[in-house]
Amino acid sequence: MKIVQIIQSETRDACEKLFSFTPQDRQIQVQLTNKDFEGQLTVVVFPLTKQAKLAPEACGEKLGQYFAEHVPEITGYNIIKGFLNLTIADRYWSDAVQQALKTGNYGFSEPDSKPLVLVEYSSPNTNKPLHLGHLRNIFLGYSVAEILKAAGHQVKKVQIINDRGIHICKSMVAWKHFGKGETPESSDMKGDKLVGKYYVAFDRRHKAEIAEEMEDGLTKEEAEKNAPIMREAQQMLQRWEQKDPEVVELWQKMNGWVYKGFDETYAKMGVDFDHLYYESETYLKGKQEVARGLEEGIFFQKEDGSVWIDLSDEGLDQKLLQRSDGTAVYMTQDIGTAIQRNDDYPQISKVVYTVGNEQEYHFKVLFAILKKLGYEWAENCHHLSYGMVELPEGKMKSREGTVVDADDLMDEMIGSAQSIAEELGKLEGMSEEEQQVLYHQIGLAALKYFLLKVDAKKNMLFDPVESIDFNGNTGPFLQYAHARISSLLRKAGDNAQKNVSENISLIEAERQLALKIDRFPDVLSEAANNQSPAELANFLYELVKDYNHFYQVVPVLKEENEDLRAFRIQLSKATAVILKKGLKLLGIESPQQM
RNA sequence: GGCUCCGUAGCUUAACUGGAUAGAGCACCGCACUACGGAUGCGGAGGUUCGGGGUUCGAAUCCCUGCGGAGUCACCA
Repeated sequence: MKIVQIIQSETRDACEKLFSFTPQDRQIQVQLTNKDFEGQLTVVVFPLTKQAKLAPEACGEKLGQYFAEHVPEITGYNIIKGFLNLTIADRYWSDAVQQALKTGNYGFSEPDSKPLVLVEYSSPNTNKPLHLGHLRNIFLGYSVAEILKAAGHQVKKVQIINDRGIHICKSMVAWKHFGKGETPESSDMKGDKLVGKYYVAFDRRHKAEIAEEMEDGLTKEEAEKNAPIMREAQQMLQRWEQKDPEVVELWQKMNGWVYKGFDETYAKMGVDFDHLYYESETYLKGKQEVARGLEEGIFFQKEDGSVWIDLSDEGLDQKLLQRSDGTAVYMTQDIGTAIQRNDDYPQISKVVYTVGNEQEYHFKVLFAILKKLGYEWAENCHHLSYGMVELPEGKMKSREGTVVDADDLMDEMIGSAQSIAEELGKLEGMSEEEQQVLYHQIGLAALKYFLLKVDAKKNMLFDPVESIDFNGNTGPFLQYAHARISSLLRKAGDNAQKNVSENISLIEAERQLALKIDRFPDVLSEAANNQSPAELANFLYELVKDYNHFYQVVPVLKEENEDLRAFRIQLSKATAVILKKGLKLLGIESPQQM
C-alpha cells in the first residue's frame, strides 16, 4: 500500500481509538512536508481538533505517538503548530522504488478498464493553414487524450473538419476569379497555404468593394453584404447545398489540397486521430433536427424564414439555427455532429471538446439546445476551454493578419534546436539522419512543453526564445536530464537488477526523489481527472529538479557500498522511466543522446 | 452595457483545490565541482498575491465591492 494511503487509514483508526469519532475523508489531509522541516509527509491536524476536543499541538502529539507505536513505516514525527510532520522509514522508500521498477507500465491503469471518452481537438476550417492558436489546441487535446488513456479510459481522438460554409466558399470564389488555374503542383506551394492565399485575396477584394459602395452612400453594414464578391460567395454556398456539380467539384478539389497540407502538418506535430467527422456529412442531420425542433415548438421561425431558439429563460439569448435562405450555420452542424457521434458510439461516457475560450458561449448554447431536444447525454458533453496564445510583439489573432503559421513556427524551433546542438557539439557518432530526427524532437519538445506547462484556462504568452532556452522549466531541460540518466545507465550495466539489502540508510535527497517516484501514479490520475497536462508537466519538472540535486550531492556509479550503489542506480532508472513515459503523454520524445 | 474568464517578484509562471515563512525559471549578483554528460548544483537579492471590506483556527484561493485586462453577446466559424 502507498504510504499516503497508509497514513490516511491510520489517521482514521487513530481518531476512532483515541478520540472516539470517525473523521470524513476530507478531514484527513496529507500533504508534502514543507522543505524547511524534518519529514516527508505531513498530516494537517486542524480539521480534527474540534471533534478530538484538543488543542492542535496536543492533538498532533497524540496522533504522532500513535503512529510511532503502531505504524512501522513511520519512524519519527515532529509537530509545528497544527502540522504533524512524519519521517518515513528508509526501508519504505527503497521498497517503493524497487516496486516501481518491477511494475510493468508503472503508474498506468489497466487499458480500457474505464469507459469511453471522445476527445475532439484541432477542428480546423478548410480555408487556411493552421496557426499558433491551433498548436495549443492540438497539443492540449492530444495530451489530454493520451493522459486519459494512461488512466485506463477507452479513448477516441476525433476531429470535426469544418469543410463547408461561407468561409470555404470565399476561397473558392477568389480562386475562380484570380487563380488562373493555379494548383499546389504548379506553384510548388502546400495546398493549405495556397487555399489560404485565396482566402486573403477574397478579403482584400471584399474590402475594396466595401470602400467603393460606401462612397456611393451605403452604410458599412449594407456595403459588406452588398459587395458583389460577397454575394457571389453566398450564392455559391446555396449552390453547394443544392449539390451543383460544378461547385461540388471545385469544393472537393480545393479541400483535397488542404487535407494534403494538413496531413503534412499533423505528421510534423506527431499527432493523430481515430475518427474524422466532416461537417459536410453531419450538417444535414443538424438540419433535420432543426426541422424536428421547429415542429415540436422547441424552436421558432421569424417572418423571413430564419429559425431561432429562445434561451432567455436560461440567461442566454436568442440564437440563430438556420439562415433565412435555408442554409445551415455553425450551430446547425454541431448539433448534427453531436448526435452522429452518439449514434456511432452509444457507449460514450463523455465528450471533451477542445476549443478556445472565445467559444464558451457557443458551447453553453449548444449543450442547452441538445438538452431541450431531449438528449440526456448532453450532460456528458464538456467544453475543454483554453486561453489565447499571445506573442511578445502583441496579440495573435487570425482575423487581423498577424498570424504565426504553424509550419513556420515548428521549422523555426527545429532550426534553433539544431544551431544550439551544433554549438554544444555532443552528437558524435550520430548519422546526419539521426541528427535531423533529434533536432525535430528537441524543437517540438520546446514548443509543446512551453504550451502545455501553463494552466490551459489562462491566456498565455509564447516566447519562442525562452521556450528553446535549455535551462529552466523547458522541454529540452527535461530531455537533457533523461539523456544524461540514459548515459549513466548504459555504464551501469546490470547493476539495476540487483536486490538491495534491507538496511541501507538514505539521505534526504534520496528520500525526496523516492517520494516523487512514489507519487507518480497519483499525479497521473489527478491529471486525468482534471484534464490537465500542465499538472503532469510541472510534476515532471519537479522530478527532474530533485533528480539533478540528488545527482549533484552523491556519487552513483562511484559509490563504494554495493547496496547503496544499486539503490542509486535504481533511483536513476525509475526517474528515467517516469520521465520518458510522462513526456510521451505530453507528446514529447525522450532521446538517448543529445 | 449584460454575461464569462483572468490579475501573483522586472518578465514567464506554480501553489496538491481553504493550510505552515506564497514556490520556481529567466534576467541580475555571488559561490561549488578534475564533471558518473556543465544543457549542472548551491546561495543572495527581488512579493502589501491589483485596491478595499467580509467569512474562519487559517485566504492568492470562498463572498461582496471598486479598478485594470481579455473574450463574448453575428444570417462568421
